Amino acid sequence: MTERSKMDTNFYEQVFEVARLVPKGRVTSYGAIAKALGVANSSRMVGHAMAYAGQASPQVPAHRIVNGSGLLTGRFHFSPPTLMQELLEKEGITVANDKIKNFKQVFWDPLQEL
DNA sequence: CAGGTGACCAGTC
DNA sequence: CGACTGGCCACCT
Repeated sequence: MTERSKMDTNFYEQVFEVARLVPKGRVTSYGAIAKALGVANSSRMVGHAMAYAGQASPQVPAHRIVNGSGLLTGRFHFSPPTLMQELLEKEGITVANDKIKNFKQVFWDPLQEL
């Protein structure tokens, strides 16, 4: 036994954990998280994991996760789809045209912290 | 079991 | 800068 149950959701948990580590007023990208987990070439899996963030517990600040260009690609997965931008602006992040302003300034790299 | 899809990324034209 | 291609791998039908 032992190493039988140690995958699947575990990967998502890892993503959620990193996402929760993102400080307020900061954002990170899927690729950065993927790279931090050692799966830089599987950035898509991070995105899928974020889709599950809504059912995760504690809740994951998925609004702090954007694509590598600072674009709010996953805004339509929120309710309402404008919630993502609202939350970001509420944390002090400026968003314009579904894109984060000063992205490099608010960008938080997990590799830098971990 | 196979095919299509996708909250992505990087490279090329 | 916009559009297209290839790669990556889990989830859904």
